[in-house]
Amino acid sequence: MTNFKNLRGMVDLLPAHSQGWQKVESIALKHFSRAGLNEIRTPIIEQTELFSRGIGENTDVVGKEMYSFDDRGGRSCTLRPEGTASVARSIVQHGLLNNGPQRLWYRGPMFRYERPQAGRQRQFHQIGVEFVGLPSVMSDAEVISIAWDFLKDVGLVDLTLEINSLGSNEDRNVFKEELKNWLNQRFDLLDEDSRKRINVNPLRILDTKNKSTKELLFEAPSLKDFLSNKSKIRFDYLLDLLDKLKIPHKINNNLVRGLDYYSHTAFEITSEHLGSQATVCGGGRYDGLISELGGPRAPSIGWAIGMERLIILAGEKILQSKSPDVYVIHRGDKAEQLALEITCQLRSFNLKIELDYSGSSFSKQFKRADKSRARWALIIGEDEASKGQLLIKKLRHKPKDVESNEYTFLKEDLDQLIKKLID
RNA sequence: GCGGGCGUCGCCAAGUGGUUAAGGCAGCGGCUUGUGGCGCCGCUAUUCGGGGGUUCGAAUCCCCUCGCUCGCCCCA
Repeated sequence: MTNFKNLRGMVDLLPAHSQGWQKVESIALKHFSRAGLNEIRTPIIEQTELFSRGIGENTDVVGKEMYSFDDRGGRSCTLRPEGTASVARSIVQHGLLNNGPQRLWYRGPMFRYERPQAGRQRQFHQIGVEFVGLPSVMSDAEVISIAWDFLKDVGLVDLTLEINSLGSNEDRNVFKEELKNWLNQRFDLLDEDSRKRINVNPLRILDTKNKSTKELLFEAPSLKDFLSNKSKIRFDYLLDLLDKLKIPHKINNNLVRGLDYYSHTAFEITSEHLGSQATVCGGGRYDGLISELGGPRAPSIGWAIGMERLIILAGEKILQSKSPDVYVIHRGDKAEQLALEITCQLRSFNLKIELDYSGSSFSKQFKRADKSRARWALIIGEDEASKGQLLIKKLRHKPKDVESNEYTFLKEDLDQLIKKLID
């Protein structure tokens, strides 16, 4: 086999699916624009250190999933594994916060070197929102509601919003020490993975899928008992606001998420219809990231939605492409010129026109017209061409109306023809 | 990185050692030189992911390899 193939985990978006993506993206744009967000586009390659510093040296994403390489100048570069770090970098670099808080959205490909499986690819696409420089609890609620409303509008059902508070950095550090102690006392009861994590990233152990460790953890100290009063009040208020917005939510005290920069609010929107990769949207608050990258103190919150997973959930319906309004059938040299001319004219009226190129018999062309699911056929043969006439025929009509579904117009009376096509 | 399943035409798919590798969909052509949605007829894989081996003979057995897929870890 000498033919070329796409790299593992890299997926072509084929014509049969592209209109579905466009549909979803246009719904997203509608939601973003009415929420007053502006788009930001950043490069898909950054210097490696941006991600290792921003996302966290000990995270799985940085530790084993990055597409990194040295460029010809010997600089270590990385294909972005997520969007937030790049957006934060750009905001700091261009001093955008001097113009006040930033409400932004982005979309594009992300890269993670993992074994592909259902709902997971090496190149995948995220569409995301970042509210930067807004400490208010209201912004948490607003940001979540944008995601929720968007997903609902796309037609998704059976979604669950899981939410947790990680507290402030101080809360969490106290808790981490306490948890480490507790875990170390039960070291030989832990599974291998969790043992490795104790010192590196003890919080992630809370999220373990290992059964016996999970049972053990029922007795473990809980992060929520270490939240300061301030953090608790903040979280409770957020839950209140979500109630007011009628967004159902489930508190999940073990929801930690894999990126280091989160504090206070962490959330995921999941679906039971996705197989084992259940998260369609993940996000949270990152109050320290901007300053960590050299910017001002700018508490922020955002989320990212996985487009591929979203499309899976939206299902077949959204992938169906729009059928043409008119399928143009023609035969003969003179007819061909008129057909092209009329096709272009009709398109200027925003009608979707498909022009037959086969030059085969009328019978064949009609068959193709039918297959295209067009509402109308426009027929130009030798007769029409010489008389300057246009014949249209309504397709997909009940047989009893056969005699009444053809109409002839002079090519000068295009506006009458269009009127007929539209009604 | 670690487990399980699978690889026959663009898609679905029969075939499990014996001369020509079913069938369906899609495509192309015809029945029908100007009228579709139905029907009928014809055409479309020297070849079974690739390489090696066993055998008189392999898509069918063995070995290696590549790929896909599902799951674990983790995430969108």
